[in-house]
Amino acid sequence: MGIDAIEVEKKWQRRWQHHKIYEAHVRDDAPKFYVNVAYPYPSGAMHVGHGRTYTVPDVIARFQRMKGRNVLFPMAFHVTGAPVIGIARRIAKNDPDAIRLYRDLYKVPEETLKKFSDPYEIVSYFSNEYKEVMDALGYSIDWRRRFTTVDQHYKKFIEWQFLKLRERGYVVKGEHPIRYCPSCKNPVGDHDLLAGEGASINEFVLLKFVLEGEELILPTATLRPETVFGVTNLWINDEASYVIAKVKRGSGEFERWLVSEPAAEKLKNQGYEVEVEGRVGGSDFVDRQALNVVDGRTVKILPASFVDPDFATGVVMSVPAHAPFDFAALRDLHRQGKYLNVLPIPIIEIEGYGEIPAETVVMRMGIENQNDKRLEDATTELYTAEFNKGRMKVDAMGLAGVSVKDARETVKETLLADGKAALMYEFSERPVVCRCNTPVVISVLKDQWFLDYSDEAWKDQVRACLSRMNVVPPEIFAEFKQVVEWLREWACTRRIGLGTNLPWDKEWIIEPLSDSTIYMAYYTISYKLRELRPEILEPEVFDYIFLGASLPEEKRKKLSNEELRLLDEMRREFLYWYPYDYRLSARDLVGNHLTFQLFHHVAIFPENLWPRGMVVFGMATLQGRKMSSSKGNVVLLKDAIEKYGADAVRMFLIGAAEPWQDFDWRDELVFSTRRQIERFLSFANEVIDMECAVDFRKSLKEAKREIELKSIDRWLLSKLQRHVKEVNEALENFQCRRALQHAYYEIDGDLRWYRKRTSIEREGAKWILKKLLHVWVRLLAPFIPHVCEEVWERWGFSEREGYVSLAPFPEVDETLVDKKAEAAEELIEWVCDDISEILRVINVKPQKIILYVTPEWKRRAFSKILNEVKAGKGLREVMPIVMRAEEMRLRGKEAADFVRKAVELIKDKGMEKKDFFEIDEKKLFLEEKEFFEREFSCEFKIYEAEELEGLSGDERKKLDPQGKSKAAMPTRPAIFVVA
RNA sequence: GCGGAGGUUGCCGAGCGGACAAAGGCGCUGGCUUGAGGGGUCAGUCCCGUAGGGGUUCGGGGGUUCGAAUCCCCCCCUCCGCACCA
Repeated sequence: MGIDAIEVEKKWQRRWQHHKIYEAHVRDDAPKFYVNVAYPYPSGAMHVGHGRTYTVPDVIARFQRMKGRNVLFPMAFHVTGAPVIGIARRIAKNDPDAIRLYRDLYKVPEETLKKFSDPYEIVSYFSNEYKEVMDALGYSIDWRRRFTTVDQHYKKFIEWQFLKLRERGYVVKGEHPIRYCPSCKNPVGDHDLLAGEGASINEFVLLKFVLEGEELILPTATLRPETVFGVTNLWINDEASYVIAKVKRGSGEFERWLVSEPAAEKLKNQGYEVEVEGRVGGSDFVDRQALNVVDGRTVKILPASFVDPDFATGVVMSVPAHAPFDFAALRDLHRQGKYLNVLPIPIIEIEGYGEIPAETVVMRMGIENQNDKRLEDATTELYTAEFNKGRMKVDAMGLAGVSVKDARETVKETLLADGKAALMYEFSERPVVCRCNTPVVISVLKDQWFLDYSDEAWKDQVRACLSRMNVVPPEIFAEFKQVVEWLREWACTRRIGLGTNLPWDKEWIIEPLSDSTIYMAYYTISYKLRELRPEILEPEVFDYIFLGASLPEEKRKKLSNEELRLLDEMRREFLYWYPYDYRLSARDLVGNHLTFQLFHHVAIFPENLWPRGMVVFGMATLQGRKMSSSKGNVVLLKDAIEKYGADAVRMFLIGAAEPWQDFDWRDELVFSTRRQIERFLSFANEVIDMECAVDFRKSLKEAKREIELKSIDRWLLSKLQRHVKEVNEALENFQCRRALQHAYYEIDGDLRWYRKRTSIEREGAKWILKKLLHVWVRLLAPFIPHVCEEVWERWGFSEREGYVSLAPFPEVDETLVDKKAEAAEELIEWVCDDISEILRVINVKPQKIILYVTPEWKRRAFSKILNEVKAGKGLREVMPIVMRAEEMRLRGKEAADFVRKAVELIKDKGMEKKDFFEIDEKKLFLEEKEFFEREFSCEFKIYEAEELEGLSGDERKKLDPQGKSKAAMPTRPAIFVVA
């Protein structure tokens, strides 16, 4: 094929398209099969990692189609979201990285690139490229259903979806802290960061201590509000500057707060109204008293250098019994002889940490003072330990004996409700810097809309749905369950990005993961929906199509008969295809998309339309390194196709690993895959050109009357049936690699053995090979459809029977299964192996090889032994049973040795686990004498051990000079090599 | 930290309680094939062995079992999620 490969592939793609064979129509004469895969975000070129994601469903779709199912395999493009806007902006600014990526790697023509300052141009260009590449790979997609997520019709559908969710009470309003770049005026995701990618946002509780004698609140920030009962003093950095500010939150009253300067700024970002009154020094407050509003005690404000004014509020409450930092700082003061009357107040009990846990940890670690770096570790250790195992020792709020975990929640909620506390957010680590080099802040979005995935009733439905689904691979099931438990409120609206506006609050755009949850339903109607004007697509229209609600009379009046007819058709089509059978997506989407879509399905559709199955993909690496477009470490699919041809790319992608496993793209392996395809093609051509008088479609029985068929012939067909069975089973379970292993490599291996064993010039062999090829080409069609169509055509089937892509997939033909032929073949193989090993060890060129077939008495004993072993008996039990026989006892030790060896042999070859066939070994070896002689290039003699027994010593010596015949076993002749 | 997956012979990667020195591929070695612009084919590729045998292996350590790469426990290491992002 070589150079012509691409042309051949193009030819078939054109023909498939011309005959529209992949367009899926509602049909009542065949069971439907609906497989779909997460649609791509076309912001760049397709690489081979994407290739696998879409090749797997294509192989499955092709297989199911050949199995006679009516298959729907659609595709669309996800263009909602913000990334493409950033890309457009960077290209507009001539950002060198962006230009390099798009011009040099993705090879976007200069003219087109100029238009890329418009994000729509980018997605439109790459959606077209995606389609071209998918076509070039021969995907059997019904392209009529293609859409993008910013089409007017689709937006109407999304509006409907959100109105439904809101009706069900799943869309709620709230506040949400996000990372925000003040310079870009945008929320920033992980990939937008220069530093601080691992930083998470921690929620601090601000406890409102009140400065004695003044209406001034000291908001101490803590992650551990439950320790407020153990406060002995407050800390303030006496060298830092603070501000006094009027602070207000929402509809509350203004309060006067003392916070560090940076903190005032942060509070502003986080939705507080802040009016700074004036600056003060931290030292101004040292030694003053503050009221703990929780327990009414008054504590002193002390100076501490570890207090970072740039972290949280810059005011800290001190719990020396449970906070290593506080303990160390207090100890520093004590060492100076100061504040000796301030002593730790333990309020949490925890085994193994003594009366004052912070002291225990600080002493054990040998921490020197409050600036000791190891205090971080000490804190982590103690916080974790107390959180997991600690119990409260205070009586207030009914906390006595309550776990720290629960107490924290209680205290926080109670104090927030009483107005004695407030919330503030801080990064878990710093610095966090935007790609534009500006420090990132935390911003609290008000009036943010959330999907309330924490709703228990909703979760219950998802759990129910999940428990009935086929999840591939099954191991991933646990992960899904976990995700359902984890999921909380999901902020489902954005300020920027492409997408659909929230129908009842147009300021917001629906977030891209949220608008991609039930579009699998949309595929079923997309091509018909397009015939309607978008403006008539009000919610009741979708209620009608998807939920079967009746159409309100006034709406009905506004529609033409044609439009009403279309609505009916869509309703019918939706019900025909839904629920979908399988959805495929990448593993990293388990934590969001794949689970979200379950939530949305159960929220909107009735139970009988809930998803039935999911398949989760592994990732792709390139020569062992993670594939990444931005790092240039990718192989573009279009390049790969050009280089190796679509079939080779497909076959490699499928054979490299099972779908859910990670796979590695390696050029040399793809190349060798191409050679394998060529080998298949030349074999096919060879077989097609063979002249055989007997029609290969005749049954074995019929054929036997006309041509001679050997055991090896029946063996080949029998093995083929096993592979057919494997392929069918594997593909039903998405084990594409296993399927290909049998569909190609195992059959190929059998053919090698077959060619070695027999001449294919024989009439019987030709018949057998034609019969095999007729199955083989169909078995391979889902994997390498182009080559298979080519073979099918060359053989003349295309004209008579149409495309191989639509031919019936091979099923097991039980009449061709011949276990005895398989057993005989196995025996021959063992003999060859044994001879080879002997030859290798003694390293001589053989003149003659003699095989001694086991004597009758061994054969009789062997089948008895085999039965006993099959019944689970061990040597100890078998021995007496077998030795009971007269002929055995007469032979004494020789017989006993034989029993022992036989048991070993049986276990060694696993004979007790399969059907065993007694084979007339002498007859078999005589038949195959020529083969042995050819194989080992020397003369072969075959004797039955019994023949020797009657002979005189001399004659016997002649035939068996070394007495090897004694070693003969059933299934294992003794061998003597004459050098 | 939490949760998930995994560590197999030079490499990739099967196997997941007996047929395992362990499929297949790649790489390497050798034979055959006049075969040339990443060639075809056969064989070998843990160690020892002049007779089909034996020895040591499947991240480390311990255990269960007649028997473990496969089951259990502990440890070490790697990868992937943890959200506002496709």
